[in-house]
Amino acid sequence: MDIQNLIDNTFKKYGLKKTIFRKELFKLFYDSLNSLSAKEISKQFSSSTDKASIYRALDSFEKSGLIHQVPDKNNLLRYSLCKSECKPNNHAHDHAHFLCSVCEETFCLDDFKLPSAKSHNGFLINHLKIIMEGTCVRCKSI
Amino acid sequence: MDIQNLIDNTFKKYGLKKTIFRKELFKLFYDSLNSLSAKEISKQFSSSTDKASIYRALDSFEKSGLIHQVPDKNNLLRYSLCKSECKPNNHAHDHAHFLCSVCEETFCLDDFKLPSAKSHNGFLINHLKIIMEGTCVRCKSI
DNA sequence: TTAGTAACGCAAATGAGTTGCACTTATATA
DNA sequence: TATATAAGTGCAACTCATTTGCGTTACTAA
Ligand SMILES: [Mn+2]
Ligand SMILES: [Mn+2]
Ligand SMILES: [Zn+2]
Ligand SMILES: [Zn+2]
Repeated sequence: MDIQNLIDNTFKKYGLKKTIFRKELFKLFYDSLNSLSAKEISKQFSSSTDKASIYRALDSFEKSGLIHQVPDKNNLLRYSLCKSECKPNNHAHDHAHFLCSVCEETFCLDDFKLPSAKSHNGFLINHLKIIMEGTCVRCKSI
Repeated sequence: MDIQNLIDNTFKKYGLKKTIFRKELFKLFYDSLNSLSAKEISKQFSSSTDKASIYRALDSFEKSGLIHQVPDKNNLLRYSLCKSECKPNNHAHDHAHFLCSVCEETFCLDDFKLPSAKSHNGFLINHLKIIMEGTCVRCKSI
């Protein structure tokens, strides 16, 4: 599915209007190898673009299954594009996330297998997250 | 090592003064099965205890290896007592954390084994965290 | 006992994220 | 193509966790 179809299909499906800002925002994620925070997004738009609009757009994108929250060094809200297996209101992520301590970026490691335990010592596990910290490929080879 | 020795040794080692508040705060963690946030701590003390003091105490306790940060549902700062394997400025945690979606508390699962991968697809892994979400033992049996 | 400094209390600041509201614009359909 | 509806926008004000500055207090070590 190419970017235009993805926007058309999903935006229509969820009653999201294809505004200039939201289309640009989606492209930002689409073209970005790593994740984005509200502040980083803000820098990519003119100063008249309000942070409230950014936060609201991120929120609806997430609910629509276009982007998913990823961990951030400083506990900020941070998002990455979802792969096709993600359904709206039902993100089907089973990948680990990697925080690079050099460039401070967050990467989705789409093929890192998560443990599949369903319970442990009486604790019932619904969902499991793995967050790794270290040096990313790019920074390693610099 | 009992609580008095632990306080004496560690506080002395790091030039931490044994003030009434800090001794009480440490006991709070010592007696607590689960984790504590600044707000929860605040409720346990008289209103004259300032939140700045709480945050500063938590910070030095963490630096001294007495407590460690644990994940929180709402991205708040939240801490748990460290077990003896923890060194100051060098927390040696190798356990998973569990967030109960019923009681919203965070638990340390000290014996949940973490994957030991040192690298993945060229990413060098220094440290790995596992955060699980579900229903805790206590809430399950209610 | 006393000097030195960690810790304290209070108040003000910071900064991410949220909310209310009036205005604008995309979309659907007549 | 005109119009109605509802989603999205911009702005300002707000919330709330955490931080910081500063003058005072109280441990600790000598
Ligand atoms: Mn991801
Ligand atoms: Mn723990
Ligand atoms: Zn990097
Ligand atoms: Zn529970």
